[in-house]
Amino acid sequence: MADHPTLPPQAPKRAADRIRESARELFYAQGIRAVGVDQIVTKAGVTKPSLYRAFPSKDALAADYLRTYDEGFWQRFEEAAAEAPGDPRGQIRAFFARHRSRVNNNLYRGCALTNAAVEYPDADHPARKVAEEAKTALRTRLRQMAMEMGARDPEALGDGLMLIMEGAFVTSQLFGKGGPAVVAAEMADRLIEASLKPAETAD
Amino acid sequence: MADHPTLPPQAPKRAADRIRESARELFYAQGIRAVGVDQIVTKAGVTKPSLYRAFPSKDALAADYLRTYDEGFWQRFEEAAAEAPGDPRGQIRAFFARHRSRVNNNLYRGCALTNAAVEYPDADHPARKVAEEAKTALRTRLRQMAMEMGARDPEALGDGLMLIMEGAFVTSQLFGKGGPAVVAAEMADRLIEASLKPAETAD
DNA sequence: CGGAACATACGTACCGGTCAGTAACATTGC
DNA sequence: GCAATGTTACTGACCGGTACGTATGTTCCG
Repeated sequence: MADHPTLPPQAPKRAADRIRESARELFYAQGIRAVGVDQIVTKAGVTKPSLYRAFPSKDALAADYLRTYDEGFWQRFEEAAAEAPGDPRGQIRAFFARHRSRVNNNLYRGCALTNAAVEYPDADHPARKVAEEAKTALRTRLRQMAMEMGARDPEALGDGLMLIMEGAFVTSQLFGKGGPAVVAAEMADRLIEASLKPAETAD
Repeated sequence: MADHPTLPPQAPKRAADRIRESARELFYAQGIRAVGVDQIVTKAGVTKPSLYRAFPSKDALAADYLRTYDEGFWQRFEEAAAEAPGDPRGQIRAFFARHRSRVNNNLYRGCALTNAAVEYPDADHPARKVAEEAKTALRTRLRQMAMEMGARDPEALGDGLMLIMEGAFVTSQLFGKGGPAVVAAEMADRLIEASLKPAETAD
């Protein structure tokens, strides 16, 4: 009885967290523009002033949502990478394999960051800024992995993998389970194979 | 003097056409959801009832816009294909080369069909239906081209090319000129090379 | 020829609803 | 008491969509 939990197991959840969670689900499922703030607060079981006490604007909430999404993306990315430590080629395969499972679990609606960039073409929009930064980081990472693979032209291969990846995100949301992304892992691997330095070379 | 022009050279342009044109520019530049009907009619120099006499709803106008866009896409596609008659591999290269030029000419905002599918996840939306049909047709075409190339697994290669293509569309709108799509032609060609049947094979 | 009768094509003015965002105040729980 | 939250009501702008009036022919009849 002497326990006074600083973090009670039945977390009473702050309004801000409930809002974040509702916003995440709604934004991802329907898109940011399609979701109104009233919808968010209703789903969260809070009221509008609570939203605007925690976030300065809907745009800021959207940006926050995307930052959280980006963290989740990298978590999934690293989990896949952990399947093949020190083997970037295997890590790419693992990532696409996992992506394929995600698509099968329905509710998949592509990459929230890519989607946000489509919804907000204006470069000044907070949501777009988050998306652009995240995609630049991804590009850098893929190029770095291509380098570790021993590619002849690591930047080109990294970009090629990015094309396949973004293509997998967007086509999965267009076609659902049986879309072109089912071959993403195989195609990426084939592209990698064709882009490596020859094992040994004269001169 | 005896000419009575059924099509006067100074075409007085119907309201519907002016609306279509304005809608096309605005929808493409800003996205469909972001553009209001008032904005469209103002730019077109007409009034709202004119819009609703020519189109039953904004959604229908959006669907019309996408159908027109799709026609333009196939026109560009066939133009590229005409650069390498009977050589599907060269046609793919030509398409990506032309796409690269398009991106350089600024104002590029990706594929309107893909963007619409992102904006309207609901399968029942008229705009999304157009997008899905168009993308299914594209997939079929790419698989068919892969077959003509003599791919080991034409469906897989076709889908792989589709991943690269959609990746090129969406990353070009994210990164602009210097994005990953600059290597799309090269990567596609490399993937094709790695996917062909061996020239001759025993057993 | 003159002129109703009609269709076409367009504008003025407005609808109810929803958008993001806020002000002022009451309530709850530590 | 103090911080977080809820309650209620509101704003001005914008949303997609429409009822209704008007200008300009074109047609057909006398």
